[in-house]
Amino acid sequence: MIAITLPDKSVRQFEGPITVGEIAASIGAGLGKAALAGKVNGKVVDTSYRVSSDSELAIITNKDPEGVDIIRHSTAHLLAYAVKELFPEAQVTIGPVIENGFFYDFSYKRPFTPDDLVAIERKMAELAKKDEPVIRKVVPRDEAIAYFKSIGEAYKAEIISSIPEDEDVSLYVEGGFTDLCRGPHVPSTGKLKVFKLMKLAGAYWRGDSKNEMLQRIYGTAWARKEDQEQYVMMLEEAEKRDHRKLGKQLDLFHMQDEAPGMIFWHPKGWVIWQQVEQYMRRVYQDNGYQEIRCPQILARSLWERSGHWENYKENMFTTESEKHDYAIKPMNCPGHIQVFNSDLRSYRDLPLRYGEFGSCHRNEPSGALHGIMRVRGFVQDDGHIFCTEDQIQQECLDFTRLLQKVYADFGFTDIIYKLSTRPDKRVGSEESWDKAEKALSDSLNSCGVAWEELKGEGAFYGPKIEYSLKDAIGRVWQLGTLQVDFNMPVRLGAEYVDDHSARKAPVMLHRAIVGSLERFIGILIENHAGSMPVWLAPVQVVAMNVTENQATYVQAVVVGLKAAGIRVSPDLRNEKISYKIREHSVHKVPFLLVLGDKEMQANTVTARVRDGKGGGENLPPMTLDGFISYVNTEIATKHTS
RNA sequence: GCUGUUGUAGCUCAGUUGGUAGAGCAACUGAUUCGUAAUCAGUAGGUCGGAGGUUCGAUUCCUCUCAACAGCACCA
Repeated sequence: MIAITLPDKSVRQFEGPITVGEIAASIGAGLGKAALAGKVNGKVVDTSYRVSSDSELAIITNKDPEGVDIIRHSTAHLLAYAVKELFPEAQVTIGPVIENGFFYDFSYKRPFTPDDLVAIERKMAELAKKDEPVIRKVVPRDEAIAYFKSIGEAYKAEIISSIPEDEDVSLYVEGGFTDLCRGPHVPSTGKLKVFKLMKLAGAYWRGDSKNEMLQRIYGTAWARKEDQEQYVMMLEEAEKRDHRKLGKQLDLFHMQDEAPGMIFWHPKGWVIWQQVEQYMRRVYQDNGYQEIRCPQILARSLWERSGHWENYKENMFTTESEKHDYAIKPMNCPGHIQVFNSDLRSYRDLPLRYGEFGSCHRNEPSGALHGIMRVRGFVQDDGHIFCTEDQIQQECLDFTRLLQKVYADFGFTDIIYKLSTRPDKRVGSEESWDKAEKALSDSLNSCGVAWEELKGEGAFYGPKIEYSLKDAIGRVWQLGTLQVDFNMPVRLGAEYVDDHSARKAPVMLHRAIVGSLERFIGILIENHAGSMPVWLAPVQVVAMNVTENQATYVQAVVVGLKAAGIRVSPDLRNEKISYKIREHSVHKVPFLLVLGDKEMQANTVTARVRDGKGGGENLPPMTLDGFISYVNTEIATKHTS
């Protein structure tokens, strides 16, 4: 007898070994049909898996997250099956599950086309409809290698060779298609009902740019049609928010061929920039940082000493003058060390914090460029803290708290924390690493936040924390960073005098909150779909007349608002009020003042408040002073959009 | 950098057996003075990304090149 314990703790007895699928069917016919897989003692297995001893079992259906992953994985196989049917010469490689879907990489003599994609998707639907069973077979590795070689699947054979000796080699067969896979998979192709092929792309075999390029087909798959529709709608929503599109529509910036990866900021975009920069400047001032400014161009020899030349010379812009070689700075830290080194420092000076709006240039590979999010010329809110090992923890704690406040002021409260620890190749003593890693993790714990450790992902010169945030439609952006550096101060000869008159190298903390201003503004634009919070809006108020009669009144109101420091424009054009409202609404101006004879006679203003959709609501008529204080209240509560 | 796709007016886009280009919006001019998301009429606007080639003739076909887009690789 075998006792099976279900998630509700009820126990069922069975005579002899029995498959997960049979157990599901014995619980109920509906469950038997819905079963995609099982979780036996915590391990996800096929429904064909035979349970032969007392176990805990959960039946996985498409209501479980694991179930959706299995659907995606099996759909990837279905894709490969369809491709092999249509293009028998194509070789299959790998097809994993990714966020919201899956992909599969193929090797084929010619690129797939969008038309192929349509045909493949149709074939997939056809094969799914046949509801063929998906059967698992465990075979000896040599046999598996020989099999795949015999059918011309060189990549698969190579993959099997790299599976650890002690692991089973399992094959999955559906219809005429056999694929190497660890599984598990759905019991039959009929379970795959909701999927869609999304796009084609190139991808390197084994993710290495030295290898040949394969053709990747991306797809999405879901448990329910509604889920897929919602996902597609989310993609459309993201597209509407695209900062490149909004940047053009709202006249914020542009880019052109003569300066790839660099931005021409227009007046309106530059207002947003200035608001962010001035806000961050206050953050420096209020938190013990001294703002500095270092040269744009520094001798190549300095970059050789810092080690950047060796590692990054391909990505550095260089220049030359009177037979001297220079590089345009790709980062700010060597400059900050020069400022630190400009005087003899005492332990009493530490921690010493410098901040800079550091303009950097990196010759990023052309394929990496993306709107204003990934550019070649950018400005970081870069800061460096020179301190002792004992001061690391307090500095990290203060920094994380500061970063949280800044993000909250910009309307972001969902922050993700990751700690990257020592990699195999590294400098610095084990004791230093112990201390630094502990300081970072302790500082995160003191903040009471959940964090994830990325083992071995730290830089060679020290561990780091990476801060990411989630935007309004759930996308994650990595922005902030805090890195401990044992290396750079030594390389560039930074030192201080300790309390025994001995010279010591300080620890250097590299830190940025918003990262690059370009990228951050891009994220702000996408997060707010262009409707910037009032304090960031390029134009906060447009004052409009209904007819020519109120022109001077509008002018007077504009003068009053300007005197109060509000960014206001008049619109006195000879156009209908509805035309003006539409135009400024499209440009997402937070407040529109409609000034007609009524307002003029009562000496009031009527403000229409942006709602971002197409409605817009009027505030009750109020005096100009009343409106000014209303706007100022909106500005003071920064994070309202 | 790699694979694929794209590049036509300020913007969004049409434009096939190769015969030097069009629409809407924006702009400009005139009329209209009209109270909450587009008033009407007219005018102007383009080396069809750039360079070469084939051709009597190229936006269209070919080669090279630049840039953008989707991924991959990269991201100090």
